[in-house]
Amino acid sequence: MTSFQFSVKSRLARPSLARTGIIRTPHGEIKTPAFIVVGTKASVKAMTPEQVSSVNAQAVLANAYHLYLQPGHKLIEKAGGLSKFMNWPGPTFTDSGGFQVLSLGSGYKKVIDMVGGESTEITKKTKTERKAFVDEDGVTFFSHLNGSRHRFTAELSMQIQHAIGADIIFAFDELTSLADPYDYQIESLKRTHDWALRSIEEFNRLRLANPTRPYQALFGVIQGAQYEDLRRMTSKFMAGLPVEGFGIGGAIEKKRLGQIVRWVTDELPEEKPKHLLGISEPDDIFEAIDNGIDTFDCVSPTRVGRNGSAYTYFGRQNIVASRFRDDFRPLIEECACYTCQNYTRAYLHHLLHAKELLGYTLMSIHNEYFIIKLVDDIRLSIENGSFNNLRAQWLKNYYKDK
RNA sequence: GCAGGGUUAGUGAAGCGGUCAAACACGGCAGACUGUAAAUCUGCUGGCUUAUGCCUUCGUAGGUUCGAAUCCUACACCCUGCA
Repeated sequence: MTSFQFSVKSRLARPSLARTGIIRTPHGEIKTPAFIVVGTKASVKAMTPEQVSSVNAQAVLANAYHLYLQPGHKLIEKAGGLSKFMNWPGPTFTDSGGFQVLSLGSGYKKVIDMVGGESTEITKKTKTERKAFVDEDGVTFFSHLNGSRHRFTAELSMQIQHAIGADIIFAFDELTSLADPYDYQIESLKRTHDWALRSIEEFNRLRLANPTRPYQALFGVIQGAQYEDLRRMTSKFMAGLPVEGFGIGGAIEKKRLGQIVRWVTDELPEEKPKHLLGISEPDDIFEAIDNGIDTFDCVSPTRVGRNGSAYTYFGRQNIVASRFRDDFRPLIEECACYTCQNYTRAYLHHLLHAKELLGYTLMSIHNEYFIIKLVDDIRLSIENGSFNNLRAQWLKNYYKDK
């Protein structure tokens, strides 16, 4: 009965493409712009679903590759789908495994700067031995868990994501790195197009074969790295496909994030939702929303939190640093999150040094709350016309006094 | 009391005549982290106006040697066995 629907509620005057809206899914609504929390393995790391909810998260994004390996998509299907399995009643997304084509492939054991700093790749000192190999038809993965060999194709990614049963799923794509040459980007893009067509076909087949399943929406994925012609070309191509929304992915130069997003949103149909994959730095969020992005997801709040950094209005603060040892203030005085309401920097510093599990939880709660609150504030600001003010006020402080 | 083993940088622990300011681990300090191989990774970790340099270190005090954390002697403390 409930299917997928996206409606735009309000928008800013051009040239801004910022807008608010609502995505309706079988598991509930998402007010956009929205930050989607990442729960790769059907768990937002260190957080219970109640905590995820308390942080005002509207939806969770999991990963087809990880869940296929463990515990297996069939098991999740048997459990009644992702939402039920993980006890998250709200909307869910799954990524196709496309990211792992890079992270386990050419990017394996490398520090890949996904948003293009000065150096795009720094090879780690450990020996590199990739675990993913791309060809025209698909990707061969060697499990990071036990080395076993697996073959991903667009069809299998769809079967996995269909079984997992998230509300929004992504076509299988290849993520390239900024360091890949132009010729390779073209070659890869052809592959991603082919895989998108095959994803649609397989997805339609599965949908017809299982008419009683809750409705799932398929999003096409836009790649093209830092090249305007490629991003526009692939966007035009994807715009013509029968998909219900778009994921914008790939290595994106931070300096030109807004511009790159704009090339894409220029070419895509306005009435469909656009998800920017893997972005959550405050300045990037402003840029992206201004250029027409409706949803984001990112591992950063939880990962960075577990590793000791807290988001603040003055950038990320490394709470494990010795200067916080006897700092008895909350992470942010005015922050309404559970962590800031109840715990001090000194306590968090201690928990992180002692590797106490509670530390990871409290840091994750704060960081998720912080980023979600930012996007919520932006949503309000679009509705009441104060977007530019909010942005200016925010960015004035963020990279200062770090 | 006798016999044997031990004492190395914040901790644990390698080293057993020169290539030793001394492996490694932990800890400490700093940094990184953007569709999670990530409770991870990187760098530094005796001192010095940071250097293919100098100085002070390997229980304490002497000694052997061109040269000692490494060999010898004495002492101190610790452990094990026998009395």
